Amino acid sequence: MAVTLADVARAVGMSASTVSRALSGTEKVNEATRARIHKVAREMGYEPNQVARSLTSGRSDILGLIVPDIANPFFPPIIKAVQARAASRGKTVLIADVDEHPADEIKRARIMRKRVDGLIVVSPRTPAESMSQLVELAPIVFVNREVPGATSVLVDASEGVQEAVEHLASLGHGRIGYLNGPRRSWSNEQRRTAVRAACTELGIELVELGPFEPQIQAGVRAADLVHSKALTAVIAYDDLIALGLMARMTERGVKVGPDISVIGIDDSPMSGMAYPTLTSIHVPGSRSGMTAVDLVLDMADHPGEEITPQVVQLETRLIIRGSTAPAPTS
Amino acid sequence: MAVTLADVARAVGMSASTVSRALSGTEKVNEATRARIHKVAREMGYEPNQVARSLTSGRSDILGLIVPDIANPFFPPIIKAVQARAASRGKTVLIADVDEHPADEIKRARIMRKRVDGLIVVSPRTPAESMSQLVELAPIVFVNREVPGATSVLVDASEGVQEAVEHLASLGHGRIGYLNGPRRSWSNEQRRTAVRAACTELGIELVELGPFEPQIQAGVRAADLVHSKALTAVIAYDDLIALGLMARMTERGVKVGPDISVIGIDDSPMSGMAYPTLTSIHVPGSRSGMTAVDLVLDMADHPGEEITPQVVQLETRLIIRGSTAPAPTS
DNA sequence: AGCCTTGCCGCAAGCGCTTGCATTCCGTAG
DNA sequence: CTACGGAATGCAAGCGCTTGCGGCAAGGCT
Repeated sequence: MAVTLADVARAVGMSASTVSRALSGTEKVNEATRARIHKVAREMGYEPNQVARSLTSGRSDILGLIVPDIANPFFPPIIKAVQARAASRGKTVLIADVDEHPADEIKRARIMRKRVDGLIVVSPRTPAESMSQLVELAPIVFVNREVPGATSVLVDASEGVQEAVEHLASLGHGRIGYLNGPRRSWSNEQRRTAVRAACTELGIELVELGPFEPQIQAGVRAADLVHSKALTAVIAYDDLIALGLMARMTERGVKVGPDISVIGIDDSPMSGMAYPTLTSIHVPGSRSGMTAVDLVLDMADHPGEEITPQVVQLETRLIIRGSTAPAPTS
Repeated sequence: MAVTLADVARAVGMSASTVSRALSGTEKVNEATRARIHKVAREMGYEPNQVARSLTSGRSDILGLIVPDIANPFFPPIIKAVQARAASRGKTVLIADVDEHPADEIKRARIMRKRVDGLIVVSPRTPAESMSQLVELAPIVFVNREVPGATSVLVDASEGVQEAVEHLASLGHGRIGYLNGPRRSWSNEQRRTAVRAACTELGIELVELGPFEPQIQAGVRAADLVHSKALTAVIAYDDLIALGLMARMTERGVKVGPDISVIGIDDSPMSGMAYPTLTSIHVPGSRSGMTAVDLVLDMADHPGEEITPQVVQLETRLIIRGSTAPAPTS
C-alpha cells in the first residue's frame, strides 16, 4: 500500500513522533534531522494520510463553502477568490451548491461541519429564525447577509444604488422601476431599501415589480411586465435578470439604451459582453471571498475563544456602460 | 463534546460494535435492537464522525471533481449534474477548480485521492505523457478526453460539427473559419479534425485561426483577426469565444447574422441569451456528468477488480439560432 | 562540582469508528 | 439428551497520525 509515517520512521531510524513533528513543521526538531527526514520522506514518496491526520488533530485543512447556485455568474469569481486565498494559506475548499434551496443550507452545513475547519456561507436564504442553527456550527462566516451575533462580510449597496439613481435622474428619467429579487432574500431587502431611499431623496417616482428569481428566464418575464408599465428605466435585482430583460426587449424591437435604460447589479463578467454592454453596480465579489477566508481562518486558529463577531463592509460603485442613455423625449 | 458511538452504546447498554452495525445498516442485527438503537441515537443527537469512519473503512462517501474553470458556463451544468447524481447515491462532491493550469490537475488529484472514493476529471489538459499518473489514482474517470486504458465519457463532436458545416454550406458560405481552442486541448483536436473532415467532404475552404483560450476576451481578440481575413462564417472552439467575437463584431458595426455567421460549441446557457442568439453545437454536459458518476461509483464499488476500462460516447447536435444567416451577396 | 535549564526526541495513549473472529444462546435435528 | 448450526452480539485489534509527558544529554550557573 501507500507508505505511512511509520515506514518513514523505520527508514530513518527514528520514532514516528519525531518524523511527524519534523514534517508538520511547527515543533522543535534538530535542523539536521528535519532535513534528513524530509529527504527520505520525499524519496519514499510519502504522502500524509489527511484523514488520519484530521482524526487526531481535529484539523482538516479544508474550508467549506456553500453557495446558492454556481451557474449564476456572480458566484464563480467569489469561489475562485476563496479557493485562491485558501490555497495560499494551505487549505483546500469543499464547495456545495444548494441550488437555491434554503432548506439545504443547514443540511449541507451539518454534513460538512465535521470534515472542515470552517464554513463560509454565501448569500444564505435560510429564514431568520433558523439562522441560529447555522451560527452554532462555528467557525462560520456569512457573506452577503447580516446575521446577528455572527461575523459576516457585507456589501453596502447604498452607495452604488445612490449613484445609479442619480445617473438615471441626470439622464432625465423621472420614473424608474425596480425589479425585486427573491422574496426572502436579505440582499434584495437591502437593495430595495437603498433604491427607495435614493428615489425619495431625488424626487423620483418608483415602481416596484417582482419578485423574480435570479435567472435569465425571470428577466425575460420581467421584460414584458416592464414594457406594459411603460417604464423608461429600470434597476434590476441582479445582472441575470437585467440580461434576460435586455434580450427580451431587443427581441421585441425595443432598443435598450435609446428606448429603455437598464441597470444591473453585481457587475458579473457577462455584463461587458452583452449587447449593449450592461451598466451595472459593481459588487466586490472577489474581495468579499478573500475577506471571508481570512475571517474564518482567524476564527479557526483561535478555537474556543469567544471572539466578538466582526462585520466587514465593502463598498459598491456604479459602472456605466451602454445600456443606459437619456430618457426618450416622446 | 459531540456524542460518540461509545456514548450511544453505553446508553443502550450494548457494545459499540453492535451499535455501529445497527446504524450502518448492512450487517445482521436483531430488528428490535436495531430500532431501539436508532431511537436512542436520534434522541441523543448522535452524528457519526465521518472522518473516523473513513479512517477505518477506507470509504469517505465523497467524490472528487476536477474542472478547468468554474467560471466557464459550460461547466456549471456538469457540476450540478454530478452533484445531483452523487447525492442520489448518497455521496457528496468535492470540487476543485484548477484555473486552466494543467500542472495543477495532477497535484490536486493527488491531494484529494485519500479523501475521496473516486475522481472525475473534466477536460483534463495534462500532457499525454503524464496522464498515467492520473490513471493510477483510480477509481478515476475522465470526461471529454480519451485516455488509453482508462474509462472515460466522451462527446463525439463529429456529428454536430458535420451538421454545422452543412448548415453553413447550405446558407451559401463557401469559405469558413475555425477558431482553435487551446493548443494542447484534446477537445480542440477532436473538433478541429471534425471541421476539417466536414469541409473537405463538402468542398469548403477552411481557414484556421488561433489558438485562443476559452474566454470572452479571447473571442474579442479573435474578432479582429476574423474581420481582417474577410470571413463570412466562423465556427468557434466554444461559446465563450463565439460570444466574445459577436460582442466585438457588433461593437465594430458588423452585423452578426447578415454580415457574418457565427457558430459556437457547447450550447451553454448563455447562448440563448446573447443578441443575436447564438447558433451552437449542443454538448450534453449534464448527461456526461451523470454518466461519469455512475461509472466512477461502479468502479469504487468493486475495488481491486481489474475492470475493463469503459468508454461511453455521447452525441452532439446543432442548435440553430439567430447568429447564422445566408452569406452576404457582395 | 552539583544542579538546573534547555533542546531534542521517544513512549504511549488515544482520536471515533469498523470488522474479523470468538462467544453465547437457542432451536432443532439426530 | 447430545450435538450442531445459526443468529445475535461482544472482544479487541487496529486505521495512520498527533501530542502530552517524561527521559536524557549537554551546557550554563552558582
